[in-house]
Amino acid sequence: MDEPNRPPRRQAIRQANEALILSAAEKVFAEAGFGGATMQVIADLAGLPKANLHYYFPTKESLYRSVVETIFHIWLEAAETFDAAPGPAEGIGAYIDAKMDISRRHPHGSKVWATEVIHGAPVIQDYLETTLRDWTEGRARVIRRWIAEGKMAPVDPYHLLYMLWATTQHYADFSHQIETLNGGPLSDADWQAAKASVKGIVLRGIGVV
Amino acid sequence: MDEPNRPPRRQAIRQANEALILSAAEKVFAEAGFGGATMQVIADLAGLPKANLHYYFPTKESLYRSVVETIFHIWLEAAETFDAAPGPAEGIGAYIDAKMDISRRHPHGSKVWATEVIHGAPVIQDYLETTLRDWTEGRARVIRRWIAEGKMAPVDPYHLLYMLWATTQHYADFSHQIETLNGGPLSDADWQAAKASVKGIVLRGIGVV
DNA sequence: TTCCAACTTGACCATGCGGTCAAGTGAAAC
DNA sequence: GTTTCACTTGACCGCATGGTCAAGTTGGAA
Repeated sequence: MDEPNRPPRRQAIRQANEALILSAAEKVFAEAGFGGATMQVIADLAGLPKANLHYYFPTKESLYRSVVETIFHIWLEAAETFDAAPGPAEGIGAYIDAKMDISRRHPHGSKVWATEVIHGAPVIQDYLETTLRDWTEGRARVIRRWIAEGKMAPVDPYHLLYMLWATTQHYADFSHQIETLNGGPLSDADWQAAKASVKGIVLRGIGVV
Repeated sequence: MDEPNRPPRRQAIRQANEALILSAAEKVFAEAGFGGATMQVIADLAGLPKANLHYYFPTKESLYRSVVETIFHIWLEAAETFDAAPGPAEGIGAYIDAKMDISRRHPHGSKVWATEVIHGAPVIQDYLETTLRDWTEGRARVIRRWIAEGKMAPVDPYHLLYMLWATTQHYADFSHQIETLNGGPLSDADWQAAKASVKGIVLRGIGVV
Protein backbone atom coordinates (compact mmCIF):
# COMPACT_ATOMS: atom_id res chain seq x y z
CA MET A 1 0.00 0.00 0.00
CA ASP A 2 1.62 3.20 1.22
CA GLU A 3 4.67 1.59 2.72
CA PRO A 4 7.46 4.10 3.21
CA ASN A 5 10.82 3.44 1.60
CA ARG A 6 12.53 0.77 3.65
CA PRO A 7 15.78 -1.10 3.14
CA PRO A 8 15.00 -4.51 1.65
CA ARG A 9 16.41 -6.48 4.59
CA ARG A 10 14.34 -4.51 7.07
CA GLN A 11 11.24 -4.86 4.97
CA ALA A 12 11.74 -8.60 4.76
CA ILE A 13 11.94 -8.86 8.53
CA ARG A 14 8.87 -6.69 8.86
CA GLN A 15 6.83 -8.76 6.44
CA ALA A 16 7.95 -12.00 8.03
CA ASN A 17 7.02 -10.83 11.51
CA GLU A 18 3.69 -9.41 10.43
CA ALA A 19 2.86 -12.68 8.70
CA LEU A 20 3.88 -14.61 11.78
CA ILE A 21 1.70 -12.47 14.02
CA LEU A 22 -1.26 -12.52 11.64
CA SER A 23 -1.12 -16.29 11.37
CA ALA A 24 -1.02 -16.75 15.12
CA ALA A 25 -3.74 -14.16 15.65
CA GLU A 26 -5.99 -15.79 13.07
CA LYS A 27 -5.84 -19.07 14.93
CA VAL A 28 -6.31 -17.62 18.40
CA PHE A 29 -9.16 -15.31 17.38
CA ALA A 30 -10.84 -18.24 15.62
CA GLU A 31 -10.66 -20.46 18.68
CA ALA A 32 -11.35 -17.93 21.43
CA GLY A 33 -13.19 -15.04 19.78
CA PHE A 34 -12.11 -11.43 20.04
CA GLY A 35 -12.94 -11.11 23.71
CA GLY A 36 -11.49 -14.47 24.67
CA ALA A 37 -8.24 -14.03 22.79
CA THR A 38 -5.33 -12.43 24.61
CA MET A 39 -2.33 -10.69 23.17
CA GLN A 40 -0.12 -12.83 25.39
CA VAL A 41 -1.39 -16.09 23.91
CA ILE A 42 -1.01 -14.75 20.38
CA ALA A 43 2.51 -13.61 21.21
CA ASP A 44 3.44 -17.00 22.64
CA LEU A 45 2.09 -18.79 19.59
CA ALA A 46 4.02 -16.44 17.31
CA GLY A 47 7.15 -16.87 19.41
CA LEU A 48 7.54 -13.14 20.04
CA PRO A 49 7.37 -10.94 23.12
CA LYS A 50 4.00 -9.32 23.65
CA ALA A 51 5.40 -5.81 23.35
CA ASN A 52 6.62 -6.67 19.88
CA LEU A 53 3.06 -7.31 18.75
CA HIS A 54 2.12 -3.82 19.81
CA TYR A 55 4.99 -2.47 17.77
CA TYR A 56 3.56 -3.90 14.55
CA PHE A 57 -0.12 -3.63 15.49
CA PRO A 58 -0.76 -0.80 17.90
CA THR A 59 -3.97 -2.26 19.35
CA LYS A 60 -5.68 -5.61 19.62
CA GLU A 61 -8.46 -4.30 17.44
CA SER A 62 -6.12 -3.24 14.64
CA LEU A 63 -4.63 -6.73 14.62
CA TYR A 64 -8.09 -8.24 14.57
CA ARG A 65 -9.15 -6.00 11.73
CA SER A 66 -6.18 -7.12 9.63
CA VAL A 67 -7.16 -10.74 10.13
CA VAL A 68 -10.75 -10.10 9.06
CA GLU A 69 -9.69 -8.14 5.98
CA THR A 70 -7.41 -10.95 4.90
CA ILE A 71 -10.14 -13.58 4.65
CA PHE A 72 -12.52 -11.13 3.04
CA HIS A 73 -10.11 -10.43 0.21
CA ILE A 74 -9.48 -14.13 -0.30
CA TRP A 75 -13.21 -14.61 -0.80
CA LEU A 76 -13.48 -11.71 -3.19
CA GLU A 77 -10.74 -13.18 -5.35
CA ALA A 78 -12.44 -16.57 -5.37
CA ALA A 79 -15.45 -14.95 -6.94
CA GLU A 80 -13.61 -14.11 -10.14
CA THR A 81 -14.62 -17.58 -11.30
CA PHE A 82 -18.18 -16.39 -11.24
CA ASP A 83 -17.92 -13.73 -13.91
CA ALA A 84 -15.97 -15.46 -16.62
CA ALA A 85 -18.38 -18.39 -16.78
CA PRO A 86 -20.74 -18.75 -19.73
CA GLY A 87 -23.55 -20.15 -17.58
CA PRO A 88 -24.63 -21.27 -14.12
CA ALA A 89 -23.36 -24.82 -14.43
CA GLU A 90 -19.79 -23.61 -14.84
CA GLY A 91 -20.05 -20.38 -12.85
CA ILE A 92 -21.83 -21.60 -9.76
CA GLY A 93 -20.12 -24.98 -9.90
CA ALA A 94 -16.70 -23.32 -9.95
CA TYR A 95 -17.75 -20.91 -7.22
CA ILE A 96 -18.76 -23.79 -4.96
CA ASP A 97 -15.46 -25.53 -5.66
CA ALA A 98 -13.50 -22.38 -4.91
CA LYS A 99 -15.34 -21.64 -1.67
CA MET A 100 -15.09 -25.22 -0.46
CA ASP A 101 -11.35 -25.13 -1.12
CA ILE A 102 -11.08 -21.94 0.90
CA SER A 103 -13.06 -23.52 3.74
CA ARG A 104 -10.56 -26.32 3.77
CA ARG A 105 -7.46 -24.16 3.48
CA HIS A 106 -8.45 -21.16 5.60
CA PRO A 107 -10.78 -22.48 8.28
CA HIS A 108 -9.50 -20.04 10.90
CA GLY A 109 -10.12 -16.97 8.79
CA SER A 110 -13.61 -18.13 7.96
CA LYS A 111 -14.36 -18.64 11.64
CA VAL A 112 -13.14 -15.17 12.53
CA TRP A 113 -15.31 -13.65 9.84
CA ALA A 114 -18.31 -15.66 10.97
CA THR A 115 -18.07 -14.58 14.60
CA GLU A 116 -17.50 -10.99 13.52
CA VAL A 117 -20.72 -10.98 11.48
CA ILE A 118 -22.63 -12.91 14.15
CA HIS A 119 -21.69 -10.25 16.69
CA GLY A 120 -23.14 -7.56 14.44
CA ALA A 121 -20.03 -6.75 12.42
CA PRO A 122 -18.86 -4.00 14.81
CA VAL A 123 -15.50 -3.74 13.08
CA ILE A 124 -16.30 -4.32 9.41
CA GLN A 125 -19.69 -2.72 8.97
CA ASP A 126 -18.27 -0.45 6.29
CA TYR A 127 -17.19 -3.49 4.24
CA LEU A 128 -20.68 -4.91 4.33
CA GLU A 129 -22.26 -1.67 3.23
CA THR A 130 -19.84 -0.92 0.40
CA THR A 131 -17.73 -3.72 -1.03
CA LEU A 132 -19.97 -6.65 -0.16
CA ARG A 133 -23.16 -4.88 -1.20
CA ASP A 134 -21.71 -3.94 -4.59
CA TRP A 135 -20.25 -7.38 -5.12
CA THR A 136 -23.53 -9.10 -4.27
CA GLU A 137 -25.63 -6.88 -6.48
CA GLY A 138 -23.23 -7.56 -9.36
CA ARG A 139 -23.53 -11.35 -9.01
CA ALA A 140 -27.28 -11.10 -8.57
CA ARG A 141 -27.41 -9.32 -11.91
CA VAL A 142 -25.46 -12.15 -13.53
CA ILE A 143 -27.84 -14.71 -12.06
CA ARG A 144 -30.88 -12.77 -13.25
CA ARG A 145 -29.39 -12.67 -16.73
CA TRP A 146 -28.89 -16.43 -16.69
CA ILE A 147 -32.49 -16.84 -15.65
CA ALA A 148 -33.69 -14.49 -18.38
CA GLU A 149 -31.68 -16.49 -20.89
CA GLY A 150 -33.42 -19.66 -19.74
CA LYS A 151 -30.19 -21.18 -18.47
CA MET A 152 -31.51 -21.90 -14.99
CA ALA A 153 -34.72 -21.99 -12.95
CA PRO A 154 -36.12 -18.67 -11.72
CA VAL A 155 -34.83 -18.57 -8.17
CA ASP A 156 -34.24 -15.49 -6.04
CA PRO A 157 -30.56 -14.59 -6.57
CA TYR A 158 -30.01 -13.35 -3.04
CA HIS A 159 -31.42 -16.41 -1.32
CA LEU A 160 -29.39 -18.58 -3.66
CA LEU A 161 -26.22 -16.70 -2.72
CA TYR A 162 -27.05 -17.01 0.97
CA MET A 163 -27.39 -20.75 0.53
CA LEU A 164 -24.04 -20.94 -1.24
CA TRP A 165 -22.30 -18.89 1.44
CA ALA A 166 -23.95 -20.71 4.31
CA THR A 167 -23.28 -24.19 2.99
CA THR A 168 -19.68 -23.73 1.87
CA GLN A 169 -18.60 -21.80 4.94
CA HIS A 170 -20.36 -24.29 7.19
CA TYR A 171 -17.59 -26.79 6.43
CA ALA A 172 -15.07 -24.34 7.89
CA ASP A 173 -17.07 -22.71 10.67
CA PHE A 174 -18.68 -25.87 12.02
CA SER A 175 -15.71 -28.12 11.32
CA HIS A 176 -15.65 -29.22 14.92
CA GLN A 177 -19.23 -30.47 14.76
CA ILE A 178 -18.68 -32.11 11.38
CA GLU A 179 -15.52 -33.84 12.56
CA THR A 180 -17.29 -35.09 15.65
CA LEU A 181 -20.08 -36.61 13.57
CA ASN A 182 -17.57 -37.88 11.02
CA GLY A 183 -15.45 -39.52 13.68
CA GLY A 184 -12.37 -37.51 12.69
CA PRO A 185 -11.06 -34.95 10.21
CA LEU A 186 -12.36 -35.09 6.66
CA SER A 187 -10.09 -36.96 4.26
CA ASP A 188 -9.38 -35.96 0.67
CA ALA A 189 -12.13 -38.30 -0.42
CA ASP A 190 -14.51 -36.82 2.16
CA TRP A 191 -13.91 -33.33 0.80
CA GLN A 192 -14.45 -34.55 -2.74
CA ALA A 193 -17.72 -36.14 -1.65
CA ALA A 194 -18.77 -32.97 0.14
CA LYS A 195 -18.12 -30.82 -2.90
CA ALA A 196 -19.94 -33.28 -5.14
CA SER A 197 -22.93 -33.42 -2.78
CA VAL A 198 -23.25 -29.67 -2.51
CA LYS A 199 -22.86 -29.11 -6.23
CA GLY A 200 -25.25 -31.95 -6.99
CA ILE A 201 -28.07 -30.65 -4.83
CA VAL A 202 -27.61 -26.98 -5.70
CA LEU A 203 -27.19 -27.37 -9.44
CA ARG A 204 -30.13 -29.75 -9.68
CA GLY A 205 -32.02 -27.42 -7.39
CA ILE A 206 -31.65 -24.49 -9.76
CA GLY A 207 -32.57 -26.57 -12.78
CA VAL A 208 -29.09 -27.15 -14.13
CA VAL A 209 -28.52 -30.85 -14.69
CA MET B 1 -36.03 -31.52 37.21
CA ASP B 2 -35.01 -32.25 40.80
CA GLU B 3 -36.25 -29.02 42.28
CA PRO B 4 -36.64 -29.26 46.04
CA ASN B 5 -40.04 -28.53 47.54
CA ARG B 6 -40.52 -24.80 47.51
CA PRO B 7 -43.51 -22.66 48.39
CA PRO B 8 -45.36 -21.73 45.23
CA ARG B 9 -44.77 -18.01 45.63
CA ARG B 10 -41.02 -18.49 46.05
CA GLN B 11 -40.82 -20.82 43.12
CA ALA B 12 -42.65 -18.34 40.92
CA ILE B 13 -40.13 -15.63 41.80
CA ARG B 14 -37.31 -18.01 41.13
CA GLN B 15 -38.58 -19.01 37.72
CA ALA B 16 -39.31 -15.44 36.74
CA ASN B 17 -35.83 -14.27 37.70
CA GLU B 18 -34.11 -17.18 36.03
CA ALA B 19 -36.05 -16.51 32.85
CA LEU B 20 -35.17 -12.82 33.06
CA ILE B 21 -31.49 -13.58 33.48
CA LEU B 22 -31.44 -16.23 30.76
CA SER B 23 -33.12 -13.89 28.30
CA ALA B 24 -30.67 -11.10 28.99
CA ALA B 25 -27.72 -13.47 28.91
CA GLU B 26 -28.82 -14.94 25.59
CA LYS B 27 -28.80 -11.53 23.99
CA VAL B 28 -25.51 -10.38 25.48
CA PHE B 29 -23.69 -13.64 24.73
CA ALA B 30 -25.02 -13.51 21.17
CA GLU B 31 -23.79 -9.99 20.59
CA ALA B 32 -20.48 -10.07 22.45
CA GLY B 33 -19.46 -13.72 22.65
CA PHE B 34 -18.59 -15.53 25.85
CA GLY B 35 -15.35 -13.64 26.38
CA GLY B 36 -16.79 -10.27 25.45
CA ALA B 37 -19.89 -10.57 27.58
CA THR B 38 -19.73 -9.33 31.16
CA MET B 39 -21.90 -10.28 34.07
CA GLN B 40 -22.42 -6.59 34.78
CA VAL B 41 -23.92 -5.91 31.35
CA ILE B 42 -26.18 -8.94 31.63
CA ALA B 43 -27.26 -7.81 35.08
CA ASP B 44 -28.05 -4.30 33.86
CA LEU B 45 -30.08 -5.66 30.96
CA ALA B 46 -31.97 -7.94 33.31
CA GLY B 47 -32.49 -5.10 35.76
CA LEU B 48 -30.90 -6.99 38.65
CA PRO B 49 -27.79 -6.47 40.74
CA LYS B 50 -24.81 -8.46 39.56
CA ALA B 51 -24.55 -10.40 42.81
CA ASN B 52 -28.07 -11.65 42.23
CA LEU B 53 -27.00 -13.33 39.03
CA HIS B 54 -24.39 -15.28 40.93
CA TYR B 55 -27.05 -16.39 43.34
CA TYR B 56 -29.04 -18.13 40.60
CA PHE B 57 -26.09 -19.08 38.39
CA PRO B 58 -22.94 -19.59 40.41
CA THR B 59 -20.53 -18.89 37.56
CA LYS B 60 -20.56 -17.17 34.18
CA GLU B 61 -19.95 -20.51 32.53
CA SER B 62 -22.95 -22.16 34.19
CA LEU B 63 -25.16 -19.34 32.94
CA TYR B 64 -23.69 -19.69 29.46
CA ARG B 65 -24.25 -23.41 29.48
CA SER B 66 -27.91 -22.95 30.33
CA VAL B 67 -28.32 -20.63 27.36
CA VAL B 68 -26.72 -23.10 24.99
CA GLU B 69 -28.80 -26.00 26.28
CA THR B 70 -32.00 -24.02 25.76
CA ILE B 71 -31.51 -23.51 22.03
CA PHE B 72 -30.31 -27.06 21.56
CA HIS B 73 -33.51 -28.47 23.02
CA ILE B 74 -35.60 -26.16 20.90
CA TRP B 75 -33.91 -27.57 17.82
CA LEU B 76 -34.38 -31.13 18.95
CA GLU B 77 -38.10 -30.58 19.38
CA ALA B 78 -38.35 -29.04 15.94
CA ALA B 79 -37.07 -32.25 14.49
CA GLU B 80 -40.10 -34.21 15.56
CA THR B 81 -41.64 -33.11 12.26
CA PHE B 82 -39.04 -35.16 10.53
CA ASP B 83 -40.09 -38.56 11.80
CA ALA B 84 -43.82 -38.49 11.36
CA ALA B 85 -43.60 -37.61 7.68
CA PRO B 86 -44.41 -40.21 5.03
CA GLY B 87 -41.75 -38.92 2.63
CA PRO B 88 -39.05 -36.32 2.01
CA ALA B 89 -41.36 -33.72 0.48
CA GLU B 90 -43.32 -33.46 3.72
CA GLY B 91 -40.56 -34.34 6.17
CA ILE B 92 -37.76 -32.19 4.86
CA GLY B 93 -40.13 -29.43 3.82
CA ALA B 94 -41.60 -29.25 7.30
CA TYR B 95 -38.14 -29.42 8.85
CA ILE B 96 -37.00 -26.43 6.79
CA ASP B 97 -40.11 -24.52 7.79
CA ALA B 98 -39.57 -25.34 11.46
CA LYS B 99 -35.91 -24.40 11.45
CA MET B 100 -36.53 -21.16 9.57
CA ASP B 101 -39.20 -20.25 12.11
CA ILE B 102 -36.74 -20.89 14.91
CA SER B 103 -34.13 -18.74 13.18
CA ARG B 104 -36.66 -15.96 13.12
CA ARG B 105 -37.89 -16.41 16.66
CA HIS B 106 -34.67 -17.31 18.45
CA PRO B 107 -31.87 -15.54 16.59
CA HIS B 108 -29.86 -14.93 19.76
CA GLY B 109 -29.83 -18.55 20.83
CA SER B 110 -28.78 -19.67 17.39
CA LYS B 111 -25.90 -17.20 17.44
CA VAL B 112 -24.71 -18.41 20.82
CA TRP B 113 -24.77 -21.99 19.61
CA ALA B 114 -22.92 -21.05 16.44
CA THR B 115 -20.07 -19.28 18.22
CA GLU B 116 -19.85 -22.12 20.72
CA VAL B 117 -19.36 -24.68 17.94
CA ILE B 118 -17.06 -22.37 15.99
CA HIS B 119 -14.80 -22.07 19.02
CA GLY B 120 -14.53 -25.84 19.22
CA ALA B 121 -17.53 -26.55 21.46
CA PRO B 122 -15.51 -26.31 24.68
CA VAL B 123 -18.64 -26.38 26.80
CA ILE B 124 -21.00 -28.71 24.94
CA GLN B 125 -18.68 -31.34 23.49
CA ASP B 126 -20.59 -34.02 25.33
CA TYR B 127 -23.83 -33.02 23.59
CA LEU B 128 -22.20 -33.33 20.19
CA GLU B 129 -20.82 -36.76 20.96
CA THR B 130 -23.99 -38.18 22.45
CA THR B 131 -27.32 -36.53 21.75
CA LEU B 132 -26.46 -34.88 18.44
CA ARG B 133 -24.63 -37.91 17.11
CA ASP B 134 -27.55 -40.21 17.90
CA TRP B 135 -30.08 -37.77 16.52
CA THR B 136 -28.16 -37.33 13.29
CA GLU B 137 -27.65 -41.03 12.72
CA GLY B 138 -31.37 -41.57 13.25
CA ARG B 139 -32.36 -38.99 10.62
CA ALA B 140 -29.72 -40.28 8.22
CA ARG B 141 -31.36 -43.68 8.48
CA VAL B 142 -34.73 -42.18 7.60
CA ILE B 143 -33.22 -40.45 4.59
CA ARG B 144 -31.53 -43.64 3.42
CA ARG B 145 -34.84 -45.44 3.69
CA TRP B 146 -36.54 -42.79 1.57
CA ILE B 147 -33.79 -43.17 -1.01
CA ALA B 148 -34.14 -46.95 -0.99
CA GLU B 149 -37.88 -46.54 -1.51
CA GLY B 150 -37.17 -44.37 -4.54
CA LYS B 151 -38.77 -41.33 -2.95
CA MET B 152 -35.78 -39.05 -3.49
CA ALA B 153 -32.47 -38.87 -5.32
CA PRO B 154 -29.52 -40.76 -3.82
CA VAL B 155 -27.72 -37.99 -1.95
CA ASP B 156 -25.42 -38.37 1.04
CA PRO B 157 -27.66 -37.91 4.10
CA TYR B 158 -25.02 -36.19 6.20
CA HIS B 159 -24.10 -33.59 3.60
CA LEU B 160 -27.79 -32.96 3.03
CA LEU B 161 -28.32 -32.38 6.75
CA TYR B 162 -25.30 -30.06 6.87
CA MET B 163 -26.81 -28.03 4.05
CA LEU B 164 -30.14 -27.81 5.87
CA TRP B 165 -28.52 -26.73 9.12
CA ALA B 166 -26.18 -24.27 7.45
CA THR B 167 -28.82 -22.64 5.31
CA THR B 168 -31.58 -22.33 7.87
CA GLN B 169 -29.32 -21.14 10.69
CA HIS B 170 -27.61 -18.69 8.34
CA TYR B 171 -30.74 -16.54 8.48
CA ALA B 172 -30.29 -16.21 12.24
CA ASP B 173 -26.52 -16.20 12.59
CA PHE B 174 -25.79 -13.85 9.70
CA SER B 175 -28.89 -11.73 10.16
CA HIS B 176 -26.79 -8.61 10.37
CA GLN B 177 -25.23 -9.26 6.96
CA ILE B 178 -28.57 -10.21 5.43
CA GLU B 179 -30.28 -7.13 6.82
CA THR B 180 -27.50 -4.93 5.52
CA LEU B 181 -27.88 -6.37 2.02
CA ASN B 182 -31.66 -6.27 2.33
CA GLY B 183 -31.65 -2.65 3.43
CA GLY B 184 -33.45 -3.46 6.68
CA PRO B 185 -35.02 -6.27 8.67
CA LEU B 186 -36.82 -9.01 6.77
CA SER B 187 -40.57 -8.53 6.55
CA ASP B 188 -43.15 -11.28 6.82
CA ALA B 189 -43.15 -11.51 3.04
CA ASP B 190 -39.35 -11.66 2.98
CA TRP B 191 -39.38 -14.61 5.38
CA GLN B 192 -42.02 -16.36 3.31
CA ALA B 193 -39.90 -15.83 0.21
CA ALA B 194 -36.80 -17.10 2.01
CA LYS B 195 -38.55 -20.27 3.13
CA ALA B 196 -39.97 -20.81 -0.35
CA SER B 197 -36.57 -20.29 -1.97
CA VAL B 198 -34.78 -22.68 0.35
CA LYS B 199 -37.46 -25.34 0.06
CA GLY B 200 -37.62 -24.89 -3.70
CA ILE B 201 -33.92 -25.38 -4.28
CA VAL B 202 -33.42 -28.17 -1.76
CA LEU B 203 -36.49 -30.22 -2.66
CA ARG B 204 -35.79 -29.93 -6.38
CA GLY B 205 -32.14 -30.65 -5.60
CA ILE B 206 -32.97 -33.98 -4.00
CA GLY B 207 -35.32 -34.98 -6.76
CA VAL B 208 -38.59 -34.20 -5.00
CA VAL B 209 -40.68 -31.96 -7.19
C1' DT C 1 33.94 4.28 12.28
C1' DT C 2 30.04 6.96 13.37
C1' DC C 3 25.52 7.82 13.76
C1' DC C 4 20.57 7.34 13.28
C1' DA C 5 16.46 5.14 12.88
C1' DA C 6 14.22 0.75 12.92
C1' DC C 7 13.38 -2.78 15.82
C1' DT C 8 13.33 -5.59 20.42
C1' DT C 9 12.01 -6.49 25.06
C1' DG C 10 11.39 -6.97 30.22
C1' DA C 11 9.23 -4.44 33.59
C1' DC C 12 5.54 -1.85 34.70
C1' DC C 13 0.69 0.33 35.24
C1' DA C 14 -4.28 1.29 35.32
C1' DT C 15 -8.44 -0.83 34.56
C1' DG C 16 -12.12 -3.98 34.42
C1' DC C 17 -13.40 -8.41 35.36
C1' DG C 18 -15.51 -12.72 37.81
C1' DG C 19 -16.52 -13.92 42.02
C1' DT C 20 -17.18 -13.36 47.36
C1' DC C 21 -19.22 -11.90 51.53
C1' DA C 22 -21.76 -10.27 55.23
C1' DA C 23 -25.44 -7.45 56.38
C1' DG C 24 -29.88 -6.92 55.21
C1' DT C 25 -35.25 -7.91 53.81
C1' DG C 26 -39.44 -10.33 53.61
C1' DA C 27 -42.38 -14.37 53.06
C1' DA C 28 -44.12 -18.42 55.21
C1' DA C 29 -44.26 -22.07 58.88
C1' DC C 30 -45.46 -22.62 63.80
C1' DG D 1 -45.42 -12.81 67.36
C1' DT D 2 -41.42 -15.23 66.53
C1' DT D 3 -38.32 -17.80 64.04
C1' DT D 4 -36.35 -19.43 59.95
C1' DC D 5 -34.59 -19.46 55.59
C1' DA D 6 -34.75 -18.16 50.78
C1' DC D 7 -33.51 -14.27 48.59
C1' DT D 8 -31.30 -9.38 47.80
C1' DT D 9 -27.55 -6.27 47.44
C1' DG D 10 -23.64 -2.84 47.97
C1' DA D 11 -19.00 -3.14 48.89
C1' DC D 12 -15.07 -5.43 48.28
C1' DC D 13 -10.89 -8.45 46.46
C1' DG D 14 -7.44 -10.76 43.69
C1' DC D 15 -6.17 -11.32 39.22
C1' DA D 16 -5.54 -11.05 34.31
C1' DT D 17 -5.47 -8.02 30.64
C1' DG D 18 -4.36 -4.32 27.02
C1' DG D 19 -1.28 -1.12 26.58
C1' DT D 20 3.13 1.86 27.76
C1' DC D 21 7.84 2.96 28.28
C1' DA D 22 12.54 3.46 28.47
C1' DA D 23 16.62 1.07 27.93
C1' DG D 24 18.61 -1.74 24.89
C1' DT D 25 20.26 -3.98 20.13
C1' DT D 26 20.79 -4.22 15.26
C1' DG D 27 21.07 -2.92 10.35
C1' DG D 28 22.57 0.18 7.10
C1' DA D 29 23.71 4.96 5.25
C1' DA D 30 27.43 8.48 5.41
